[in-house]
Amino acid sequence: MAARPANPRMAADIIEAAATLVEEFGPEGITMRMVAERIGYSATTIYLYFKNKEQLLDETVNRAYDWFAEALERAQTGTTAPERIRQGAHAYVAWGLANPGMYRLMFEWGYLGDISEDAIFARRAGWRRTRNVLERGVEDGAYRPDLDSALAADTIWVGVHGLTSLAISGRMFGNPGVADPAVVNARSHQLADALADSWESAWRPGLGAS
Amino acid sequence: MAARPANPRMAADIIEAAATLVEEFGPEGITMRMVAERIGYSATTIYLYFKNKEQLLDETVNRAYDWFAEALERAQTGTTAPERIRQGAHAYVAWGLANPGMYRLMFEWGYLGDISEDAIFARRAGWRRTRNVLERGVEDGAYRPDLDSALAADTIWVGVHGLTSLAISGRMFGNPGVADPAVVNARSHQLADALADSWESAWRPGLGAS
DNA sequence: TATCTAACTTAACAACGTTTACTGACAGGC
DNA sequence: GCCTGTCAGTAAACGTTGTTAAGTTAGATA
Repeated sequence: MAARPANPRMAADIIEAAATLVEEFGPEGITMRMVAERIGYSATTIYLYFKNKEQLLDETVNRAYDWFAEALERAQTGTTAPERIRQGAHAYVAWGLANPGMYRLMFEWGYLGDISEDAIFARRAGWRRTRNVLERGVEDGAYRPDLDSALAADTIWVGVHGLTSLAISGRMFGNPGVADPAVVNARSHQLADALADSWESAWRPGLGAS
Repeated sequence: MAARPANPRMAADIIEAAATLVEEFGPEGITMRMVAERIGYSATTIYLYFKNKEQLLDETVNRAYDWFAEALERAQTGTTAPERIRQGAHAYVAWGLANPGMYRLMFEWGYLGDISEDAIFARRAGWRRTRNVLERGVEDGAYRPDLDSALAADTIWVGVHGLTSLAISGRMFGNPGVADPAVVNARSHQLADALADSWESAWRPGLGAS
């Protein structure tokens, strides 16, 4: 019935369909047949472009990491380190709340497959940026000179991930399920500020170590 | 082949089997047939005691919440509020790292089903205890008098959950997969202390609001 | 002894990820 | 202008999943 490169961007289209469906039905709701139907092919066709479902989702996640990193970069327009840290934290949570299905696939979905070293490196781009911002903050005197930038970057990541993860899961606001998005958003914003406050207090210069 | 209450504790046994298998194979690895085989019955028997897989896992999670709450309670032996907060944070992370499969099922597995109000209340026992400790800390002068205990309890939860979640996922230590448990443990401990430090700095009295 | 019922199983369903075997349509060589 | 190979895609099937429907069997009751 078919022949010759009907669509040279086939792999990209499959990934795009997968990304859309992950967002619509969550990581647990996506099936190969659904992805196939969305691009107008049969399920077996996907296997011509991807080894299996795991690899398809891995590559979908890789692309999502790029979007995510771009969103974080765009948000950090401030001139001081504490300003940029705050902007990054807010942008992180905002992206997660806007893309909960993809966020869960990226950060909570089982253990990692055999992804490449390059992919690992790419996925840590945000962390490296955070660390750089922190080091510039130390140089500028905004943070304590003895601040461990790797530990601090991990602390920030832990905080924003915890907030995003709990907000998405709907477990944080007293009631199960996803509460009113406006409430979730307001509370998440408040919490992100509380986290930023506590970091700044702990890392302010002149207070002595730890 | 069988007849009359062969086992009056059937439901409890099924839950126990499910809990063991969740820990061994993770939330995504457990199947009804596996649970059935473990208790020596056929898969359909489970449906005599539970409506479906979701309800079985819900009740399994309910029991796990009790264990979890007990572990947190046992750990908080200190006399001052900051001490108890620190102990609670460490116990939280330690429990998650010791029971990663169950932890993921409890806090990251899809959205919540239609669990009862009682179950919701029970699942928030740890949060309430944290809030009480914080309020006692305010009364004792260990924390700022204007500390918002609900916000602070959420902040703590967000921190320890983020740490536990990322540590379990194996995404935090540069390499994918679950790294050397000793490394994960040491880094998690260090991070838990960093979190506690930042909270205490931000909530110390006499520094002015936020 | 006959009947009822609780407790459990076997067989089957649709849907899942995945594999195998197939079907066309085009390209190049003769 | 035809043969042949290969590429792109599909249909059918496999084993496994959660779940349901239809038995089956052992003990209690009449």
